[in-house]
Amino acid sequence: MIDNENSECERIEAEGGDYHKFLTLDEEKRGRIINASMKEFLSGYKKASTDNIVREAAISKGLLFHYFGTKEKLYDFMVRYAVETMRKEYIDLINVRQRDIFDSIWQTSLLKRDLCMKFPSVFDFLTGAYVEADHEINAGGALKDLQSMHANLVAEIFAHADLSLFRDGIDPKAAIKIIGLTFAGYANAKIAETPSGKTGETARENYDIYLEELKEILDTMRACFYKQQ
Amino acid sequence: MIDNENSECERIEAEGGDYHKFLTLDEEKRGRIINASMKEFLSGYKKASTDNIVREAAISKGLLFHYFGTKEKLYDFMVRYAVETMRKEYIDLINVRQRDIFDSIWQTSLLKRDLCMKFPSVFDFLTGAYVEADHEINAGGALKDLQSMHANLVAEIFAHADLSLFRDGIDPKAAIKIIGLTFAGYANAKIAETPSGKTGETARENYDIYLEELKEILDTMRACFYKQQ
Amino acid sequence: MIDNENSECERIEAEGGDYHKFLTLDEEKRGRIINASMKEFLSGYKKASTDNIVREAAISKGLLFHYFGTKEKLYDFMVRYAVETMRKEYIDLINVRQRDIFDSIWQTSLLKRDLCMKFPSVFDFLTGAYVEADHEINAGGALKDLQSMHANLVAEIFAHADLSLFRDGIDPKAAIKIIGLTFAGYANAKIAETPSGKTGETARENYDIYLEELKEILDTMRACFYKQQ
Amino acid sequence: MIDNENSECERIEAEGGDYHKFLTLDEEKRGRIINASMKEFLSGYKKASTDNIVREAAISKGLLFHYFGTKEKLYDFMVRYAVETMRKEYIDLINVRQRDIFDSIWQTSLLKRDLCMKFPSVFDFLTGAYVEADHEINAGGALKDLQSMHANLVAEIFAHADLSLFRDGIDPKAAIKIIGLTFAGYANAKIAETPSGKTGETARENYDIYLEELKEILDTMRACFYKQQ
DNA sequence: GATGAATGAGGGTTCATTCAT
DNA sequence: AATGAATGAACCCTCATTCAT
Repeated sequence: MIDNENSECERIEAEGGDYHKFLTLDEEKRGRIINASMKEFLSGYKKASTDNIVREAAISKGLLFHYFGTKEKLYDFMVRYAVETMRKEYIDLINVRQRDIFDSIWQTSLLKRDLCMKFPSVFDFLTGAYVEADHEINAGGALKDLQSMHANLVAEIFAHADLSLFRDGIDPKAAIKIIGLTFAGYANAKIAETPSGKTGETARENYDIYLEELKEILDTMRACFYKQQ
Repeated sequence: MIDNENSECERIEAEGGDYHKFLTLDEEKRGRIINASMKEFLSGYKKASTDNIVREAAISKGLLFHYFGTKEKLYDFMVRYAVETMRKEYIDLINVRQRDIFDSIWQTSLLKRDLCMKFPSVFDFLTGAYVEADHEINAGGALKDLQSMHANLVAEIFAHADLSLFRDGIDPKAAIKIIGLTFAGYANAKIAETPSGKTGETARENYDIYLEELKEILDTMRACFYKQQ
Repeated sequence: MIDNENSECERIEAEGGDYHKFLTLDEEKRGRIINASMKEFLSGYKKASTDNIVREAAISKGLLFHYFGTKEKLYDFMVRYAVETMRKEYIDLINVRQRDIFDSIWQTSLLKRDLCMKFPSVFDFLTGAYVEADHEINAGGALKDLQSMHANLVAEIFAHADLSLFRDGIDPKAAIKIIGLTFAGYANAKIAETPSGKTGETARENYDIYLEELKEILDTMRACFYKQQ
Repeated sequence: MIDNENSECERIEAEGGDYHKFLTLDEEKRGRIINASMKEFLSGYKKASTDNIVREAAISKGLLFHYFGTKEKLYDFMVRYAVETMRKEYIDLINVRQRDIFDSIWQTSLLKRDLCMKFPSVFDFLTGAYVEADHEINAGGALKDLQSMHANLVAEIFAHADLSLFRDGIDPKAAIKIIGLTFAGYANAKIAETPSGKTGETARENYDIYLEELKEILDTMRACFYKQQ
């Protein structure tokens, strides 16, 4: 992991934008700018004000544009950065080789909780980016990359699933589809009802309540779809 | 149903805003303003321009503000109007007294298709309103009302469901929860992948493909959750 | 001359820009905006500040852009306006049917003096527009129109000239070319040495000194090129 | 001519600016900065960007301001430098002791062609400096110096002219004035119609066409003003 | 000397909102 | 009721200039 940071730069730069100046900045200031930008963009691309960002990050207006050129490129960078964080801190950590897909779901949920605790704004920001109404803004392929990474992940988990666990008389492929939809629905419901921005202990508690609820659902589904032992 | 129109006014006015002037407008002009506003707000609250709205509706700038006071109240009205349309054209038409919840789901899907065909922008607009990043804008409780109407609807459907149809060894309440999540997830997935704005025959065909897919899922679930006949 | 004003609108609008809103403005405010703009653009397109223009014209920033859309279109309008003024107040007034081209030159010089006295900024502004370094700005063909109007004028004057006045042994066509160049050079020299912005009596005096000098040159040239009577 | 370079420094420094640091720079880098600046200032003082200059010259932003202090002083230096080049490469080379002023004009035209071929940007830059709309910028007296050098030159040429060549009945002083104006007008017309920036063979050809045209005019004028041989 | 990150006033432009008519 | 000219604060962005290294 020596070149951890460098490899991140490469990935973020890969597809076009030139964020070199910014990426070689000292970490503290870079962090301030990233946090300020993510926070401001939570309210939508159009409504976000670069004035607010520079005020929050305590830098001059000119500097922000020295690094990013335009508001749009700043947003583009933030999306790439968030996607890259998701990959390193979530996607890459998942063990896809488990026989019980409910175990897989449980594990990913724990990792997702850890991610949200560690980088709360990253997750909220990406959620916002997905629904960003200003479609011209989503140009950069980073979001699509994340979606396909996620799709691959799901496919791999399902590929490693032990289908013999499923109850006789149930088509495992159909069942898996349903299971996928169920947890997608669950995640959406949770995102919709969660007031973002909670941090610290409160967030942790919220999350653990959610995980308890999830555990029950998983158990129920095991009962529905799996053979009785 | 003589007072159809008046009752609508009452509901829309109920919670605060004073849209009396607008609601007593002649229907043709009112329709022009509503359509223009919905269309423009599809691109997001902030990005929507009152200039575009008045141009599309062929009214003067002053008149729009004469009716609604501020852009925010205009948006608020549009949300209420769309919610009210959903209620009248969708929620109220659902027959909750069916024994098989998969039949209920099927029926609601057909009604939803009809709604989308009849008022395409209403549905797209509401979808946008849900994810509107500008949380200060969602103040009006209309969206919450719609959510609770929807929750009540689901509760009623489930209350009328014949639990004896469920397979032994499955907790029907847990199963119902899962079923709800599954179709929520399915709906979300479809919304995400549907390019809005399609109208006419194409839209109809898209919808029918979707319904066919849904039918398969329903059948699979019946196999999973219900007793073999 | 009843439709004097309307025909002006048509000409200025003809080639593209939509300046209708501005042209139907009451004359007093329109004049303020035109004067302020011309004055500010004297220092060059790039250096001119719309802030200064609106301050000088005593209107709001928004109103200027309500009328003209962009700074570039404002400049374009001013060029058209100045060209149109030149046409109406100078080109159209010249009597091209004179036998002695030195009389023609004298007459045009008198008319030019009157123009400069009446619209001092118009002339200075156009001079600046000719040399405007920012070539992308000169897009509108108005300046070219003026040049070709001027060229036509010169051609007509020369066409009506009585060539039999020229001394034997001089090619009248070559002589006419030289005469044209001489007065072009003279005009340029005068423009270069004149501090613009002078108004009132001083300007008048400057002009009359210039005319006296011109008269001498004309007499000399008559002696050079014409037969002795 | 050993102190060629030093004397140049003195002249450029004479009237105020302190360009010592820059003038003692190694020639290669100095050349890069001069060329980059001239090129950029061709588009006008205001539009020229110091960013472009340092990029083209491959030096840092700080260094440019280390040498020149402000953009305005940089421009001032460039004017002085261009004027000095004109003097050394044009004014000083002219032989004023010729009897036929048309020969003098011909000779200066040849020299001017050589200058333009050798330092194309110097000539274009000075032309631009003359018409620079931003009058505050022309403060430095260098341009005036050039003008007076030119005036002296013309005076000397005319002083050496053999007035007995002129036709009887023509006042030679008046004729000379006219001749001066004619070629001033001709030069201006040519500058206006020449698209600058042409280099190499094309420029050479353009020039030679121009010289041919000039020769004809000279012959005509000889016929007009001189005695028949 | 040499660098380029950093500054911030100023630039052109937008747009919800007001108001005289 | 109906108009649309008028407003001005806020927006994104530029760029000559400074300064710590």
